[in-house]
Amino acid sequence: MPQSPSPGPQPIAAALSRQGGADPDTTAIGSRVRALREARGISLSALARQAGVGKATLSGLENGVRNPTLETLYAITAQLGVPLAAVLAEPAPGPTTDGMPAGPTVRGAAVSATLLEVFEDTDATYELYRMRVAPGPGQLSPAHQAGVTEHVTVFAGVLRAGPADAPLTAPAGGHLRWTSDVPHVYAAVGDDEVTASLLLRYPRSDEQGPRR
Amino acid sequence: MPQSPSPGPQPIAAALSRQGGADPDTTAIGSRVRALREARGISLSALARQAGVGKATLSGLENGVRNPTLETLYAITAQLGVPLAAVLAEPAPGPTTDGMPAGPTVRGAAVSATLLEVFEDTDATYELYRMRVAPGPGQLSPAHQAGVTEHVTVFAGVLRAGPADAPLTAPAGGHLRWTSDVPHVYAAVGDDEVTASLLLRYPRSDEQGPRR
DNA sequence: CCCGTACGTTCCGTTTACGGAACAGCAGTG
DNA sequence: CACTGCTGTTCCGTAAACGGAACGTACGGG
Repeated sequence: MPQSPSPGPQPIAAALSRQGGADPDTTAIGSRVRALREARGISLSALARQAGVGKATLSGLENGVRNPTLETLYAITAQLGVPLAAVLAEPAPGPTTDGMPAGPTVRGAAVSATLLEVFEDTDATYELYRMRVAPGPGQLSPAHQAGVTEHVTVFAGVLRAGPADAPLTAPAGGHLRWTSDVPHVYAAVGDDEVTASLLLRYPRSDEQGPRR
Repeated sequence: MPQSPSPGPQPIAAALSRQGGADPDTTAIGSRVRALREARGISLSALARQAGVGKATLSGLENGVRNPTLETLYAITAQLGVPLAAVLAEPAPGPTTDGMPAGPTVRGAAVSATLLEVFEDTDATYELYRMRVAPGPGQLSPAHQAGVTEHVTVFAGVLRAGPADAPLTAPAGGHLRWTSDVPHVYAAVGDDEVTASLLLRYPRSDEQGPRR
């Protein structure tokens, strides 16, 4: 997952899914832009010129003292060659962990989720599944090896899934992501079956530091 | 044009997400916001109030006559419960559909395929999208760089997709895979919209030369 | 009928993000 | 030692995004 190079004390995901409070964390965005720029060895002036924005604008943006316009931010990310979402702190789901009465996840009960493997990468870096979760008590999955990330994209129904002690909820269209090194659960919320896509991502054997 | 040291070989992501010199297409963003809002049955006034923005702001945003501030856009998407990227997601790649019946420009543009990026790996080894393909003539996507593999898992409808000269067909539940180094197409078979999951798998960057 | 309430759009004064220019700091060169 | 060229920041007038209020419209009840 995209860890921000910024000193951001807490996951932006959390900040983003919170709505009461407030800011889209412009300072973190600025830091990300600056990191991207410096990673390419481009000067602020040069980037500003290439992107067609003022140096003042870019400077202010990188320092988080401005609340950039979408147009401005796009011009810069486009010039950097990254999608807009890359600097927005690709967030977790909008839907949150709270709410949702903690349903009694009966384990060992009738298997209510069907997993269909559709592809396994030759590198074994990821596996793609198509998942169906029937209404009912839900299902518990044991911990995987460290470093494994699960991505679920919900297509129909409402899915409650994630770490057993803090599951997340996503409606159709939502996306959930967690590291699966702890026991985790899947359950359909409501009476409708859930269909979803499940991507398991394994760490590469040679994976450690960021490469340059 | 004074090129910077890097001609733009970086993030492979951008290839698909969008290029061109165009703008971030505020009208499309507005349409997406409006669609999300109407899907929830919330009125413009109500959403504006809940999100703490002016009705004028939201109205202007939905109609694409304003260039929203990040803060504003965040307040709205947060209230809608979707990540920022959900409304920024650029609809399908470049060369647009052939004669898609533009329709009488009702609000909510007529797009034939909607691609929603749900996650991008920091390694840029894969990108996960949620895809919707509307019935109609379909859509052509240009070739990507060599070594890119596309996986599509169909959840609803019947999808015809693959290399432009030899597309494949998959019903709901099916899975398609091809290397996307040639132009390829997406089209819904029949009258029903197709929903699917799209996984783009990129070769590891060390397979294709220096990153700068 | 007429009022109340809701809708979305438009008007308008205020706030603020914008780019150009001017600024200070640093490195290499004649 | 200026001089040039670059870095990133700050100043400032202008353009535009902002929220609140007023507008026109549509529906339902008294």
